[in-house]
Amino acid sequence: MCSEKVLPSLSLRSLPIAPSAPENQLPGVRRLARRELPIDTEALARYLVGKTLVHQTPAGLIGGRIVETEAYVVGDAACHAFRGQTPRNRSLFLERGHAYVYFIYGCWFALNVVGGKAGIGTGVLLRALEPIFGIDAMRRRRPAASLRDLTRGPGRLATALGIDRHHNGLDLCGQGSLWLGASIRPVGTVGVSSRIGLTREAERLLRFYERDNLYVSGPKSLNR
DNA sequence: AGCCAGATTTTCT
DNA sequence: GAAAATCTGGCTA
Repeated sequence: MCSEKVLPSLSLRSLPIAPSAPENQLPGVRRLARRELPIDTEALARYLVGKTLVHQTPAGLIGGRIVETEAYVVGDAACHAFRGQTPRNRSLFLERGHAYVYFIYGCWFALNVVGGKAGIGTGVLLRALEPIFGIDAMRRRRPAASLRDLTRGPGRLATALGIDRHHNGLDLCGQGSLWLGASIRPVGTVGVSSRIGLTREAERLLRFYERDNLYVSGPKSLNR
């Protein structure tokens, strides 16, 4: 079922950050600067595990710890940029730290952090969060989901945070309403596996996750 | 707990 | 016209 159709009134948009934004009430969450992001996309995917994703919405601050990512790299047939630039994937060719949001399976949005230098076309899919901020607001967007399933999977993550095509191309390292934050707690062991849901280049080990974290998606066999 | 079918629409061939 | 970086509910391989 498409949550867009079920809950059209809950499709909230971003708002600009006010000077007294609630992020000031979260001293542990510092915005990441672009220079902190590894230029290599595989390194970026590993680096982002344990970092924070935050979205300031009219319903409040929503976000959590990134616990699962996948890298889509240069020369990778599974990467949306593999066959060159098109209207759909053009934001993948921005400088690293921007958002690439795409619509998939007729139902869902998925959020990527663009990797590499401008013009290259690589990214990191954010596959799962550990919910930390705004859990009530997430539940309102996904009323049928258990806490564990609120943000476990790329489509669920985007829905729970209110991310859609309006966020495509935004700078996640700027002063906007959607941003990457530093770790709020040390990251555990980072596991590596093949990526999920692919037909092409399915064997490459480009998925990264925090081991033993309850909020990681995928079959048990991939999460050892 | 695990597997399967159906939903739904954009995008490119 | 087919495939797609998925999710949900229902059924039991």
